[in-house]
Amino acid sequence: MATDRLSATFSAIADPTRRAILARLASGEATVTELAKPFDMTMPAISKHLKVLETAGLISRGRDAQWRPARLEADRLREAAKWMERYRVFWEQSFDRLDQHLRELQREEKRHGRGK
Amino acid sequence: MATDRLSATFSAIADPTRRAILARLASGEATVTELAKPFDMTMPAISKHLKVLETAGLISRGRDAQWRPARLEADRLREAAKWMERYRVFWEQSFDRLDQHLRELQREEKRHGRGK
DNA sequence: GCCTTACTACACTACTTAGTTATATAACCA
DNA sequence: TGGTTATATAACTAAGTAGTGTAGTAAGGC
Repeated sequence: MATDRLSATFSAIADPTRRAILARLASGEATVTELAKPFDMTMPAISKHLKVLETAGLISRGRDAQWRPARLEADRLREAAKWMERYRVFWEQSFDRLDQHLRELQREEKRHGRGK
Repeated sequence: MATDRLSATFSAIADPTRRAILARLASGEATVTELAKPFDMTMPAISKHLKVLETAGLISRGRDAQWRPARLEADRLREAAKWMERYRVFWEQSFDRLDQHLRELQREEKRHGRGK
């Protein structure tokens, strides 16, 4: 595992199971059993995924009798989003180009009329 | 490698070398040799990283004589950023809480005066 | 045609990862 | 105490990843 925080964050959310777990936690705390339910996977597998998320700082764990509820921790996601922000200008640029391209097509359409 | 696009994107940017490559490409096209320069790594290693980025759709490659310039493609980053947006409310929430906490501390300070 | 430059593919190694089953711990419940 | 529920750990396997060195391809310069 890479040692820097950004790498840990991105590699944690690079797994669809873990992203689904985070999505579930977005609507509140959940126990391991609850989190495991939607998946065709054994409990230890889920336990491991939670460990990865916890190590990456994306969740924290509580203790309530024999339950160990997991809670979303958004701070590392904020850092990751901040990294991505630097590239926003590039994808908005592409949108502008696409937009412009579509406008041009429309203009052409108009110029040529429906005579095709 | 996971098969879905989001996983491919996140796992591609989960590596510091690859993130550095993207950062370099943000200031324009570059050849493999140029991209390799800052790293203590052989050319094949860089070539592989570029392959990963290309497969993930984060860059595209051109051809200029014996050079294969790489160019940033931001669309998958946009998708990834869109996924993260769902969690924005959580990290802003934490900020609000911190903010509120600090306000409360200030109020306390005022109430007690500088008699500490 | 031959050398050089730029890059890629191949074969290999060391390490990591995602899952499994089986076992252990921990807390409640009677 | 002994049983049940919830979760974690250990040991293992299969597959993926990041790097290496070596060799191959592709294009321009002479």
